[in-house]
Amino acid sequence: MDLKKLAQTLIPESDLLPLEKYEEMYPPRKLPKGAQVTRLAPSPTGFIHLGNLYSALADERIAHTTGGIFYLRIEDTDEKRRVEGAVESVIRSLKYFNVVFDEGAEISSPLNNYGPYYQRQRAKIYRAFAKDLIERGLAYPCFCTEEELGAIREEQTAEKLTPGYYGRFAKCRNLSERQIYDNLAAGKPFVIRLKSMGDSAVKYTFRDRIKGDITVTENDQDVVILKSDGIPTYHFAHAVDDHFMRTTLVIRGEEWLSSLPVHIELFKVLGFPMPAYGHTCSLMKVDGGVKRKLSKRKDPELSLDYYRRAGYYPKAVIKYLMTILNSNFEEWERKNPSADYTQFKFTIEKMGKSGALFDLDKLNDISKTELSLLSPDEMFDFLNDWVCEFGSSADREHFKNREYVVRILELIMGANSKKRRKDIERAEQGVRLMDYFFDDAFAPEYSYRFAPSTVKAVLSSFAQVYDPADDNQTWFAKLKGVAAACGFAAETSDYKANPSAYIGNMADASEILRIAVTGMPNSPDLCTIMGILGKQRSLARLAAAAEKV
RNA sequence: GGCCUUGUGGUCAAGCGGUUAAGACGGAGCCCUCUCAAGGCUCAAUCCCGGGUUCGAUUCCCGGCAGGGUCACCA
Repeated sequence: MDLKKLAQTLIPESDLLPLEKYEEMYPPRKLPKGAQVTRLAPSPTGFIHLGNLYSALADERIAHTTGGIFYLRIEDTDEKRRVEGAVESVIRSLKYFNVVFDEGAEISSPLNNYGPYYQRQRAKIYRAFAKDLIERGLAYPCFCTEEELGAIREEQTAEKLTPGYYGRFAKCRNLSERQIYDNLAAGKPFVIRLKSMGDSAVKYTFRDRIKGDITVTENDQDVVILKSDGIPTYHFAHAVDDHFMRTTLVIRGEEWLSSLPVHIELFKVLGFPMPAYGHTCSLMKVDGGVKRKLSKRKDPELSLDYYRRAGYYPKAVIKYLMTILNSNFEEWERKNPSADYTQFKFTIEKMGKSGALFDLDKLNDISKTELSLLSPDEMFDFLNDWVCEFGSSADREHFKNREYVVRILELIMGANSKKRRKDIERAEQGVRLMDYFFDDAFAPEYSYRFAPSTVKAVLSSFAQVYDPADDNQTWFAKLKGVAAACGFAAETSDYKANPSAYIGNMADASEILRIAVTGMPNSPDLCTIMGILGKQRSLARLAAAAEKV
């Protein structure tokens, strides 16, 4: 068979470059020793979730701690999946979490010498290499229809054989020259398949940088490398791109492990050296009592936008991810409390081998701690950003008074006391925590544990003695006086010694006042709250509460 | 189902032939305290099962079992 002619018929373009040209166009990168080139290669659906951030962070950390490059390549070979604005959305989402690219699609950088970074724009490169494989007898056209493929599959299932296009099932592999040209003349659509030389009985060990030594079986599948629209499949594009973009370390999900043999064979027939691989375990979640991997379709609540909307502090999300990515991160952090996470020596070898369950409690804890470290002014900026994007118009109105909000934050965060409070977990919840400081958002549902007459007595008596100029101790002493007059024990020891002699202790008396002022049984320091509200509004709330008892 | 892979408290996990089997989150309790938050202290809770190898296995080997992944002209 005249393979040269066949290749020319199948891939007739005249503007394909000679193969060596591509080596010249995309020379090996000049990087310091040990530098790793990693990449994120999403399909442009625009939807990225925590699991994507997780592996993107690993890529980014490894590239940037080794002095390498982290780039973005868009795998848009499947037209059906394309979503408008997806690429920008990916970049924006990741940037919010401080994961930034050095190079790639829609990234303006002088480093963009290995593009184009959209696979559809690289069609000629793939086709040039596919053509070469056909000429060398390592690839061939296949005219099988979906139905024929289905029939093969059924037969294989019935005989309990490995499904797929291989060996005696690879009908088109042995088509005569005549049959091929007849099919072509008849206008039958075709794909290009790899003519696999592998033997599925052969097994060997492959070193994965995360999983360690794994057993792989030689590929014997005649996989499709060029689809009927002339665009490559993932497998073929992966080999060509990661070679010419000079990727040194491919970090990808473990769902790719099973197609690794295909990739190994592809690199071999193309004559490309293989990059190192690290297959990450997926983030899991429990769903209906079953553990399963995070999915785009089923878990919209794990979308990165969800976390932005809920107002999670980006650094907290990153730190949480760091703790599961490299479990020694937390320990390192405790030893270096003032160091930034970027100073941590991230190592791929430390990455876990089994999938971690997503732990919201842990994220919340880290988030609270991170947030408690901010100054009230920084906290204001963080909350304000959230309010501007996701808050109500009332929230935005409240946040126009920066000075007032910062005073509230000083209290809520405990900025002026020796111990920081950790009340704010994320922006959305933090903003709601401050509602009672604004009259238009203050909608209390009073619920007291004491008789109306007692409540009224405490409230009105305290209103008479309240002076905003009092310091905390004086304020509390006055409350004690009022409480004692109403039948409460002014001293806890007295109450404990003889509980039946009193209607309650100071905690109970304070609660009456607290509910009246904040609408809630729990709050930070009441004296300060009243100070922030001011005398007039404080007294108005006491009066309103006494009224409604 | 075949193939690959994983299996230490509820969760994330150190440890990798001899340990009182770290730590963190969560849970329980105590202290502090005007409540809450924070903080301090204490407690409960783990080596999937069965065989080997060995003086000795959580650690090594084999077999089960359980979980996960994958078997497309999707990535």
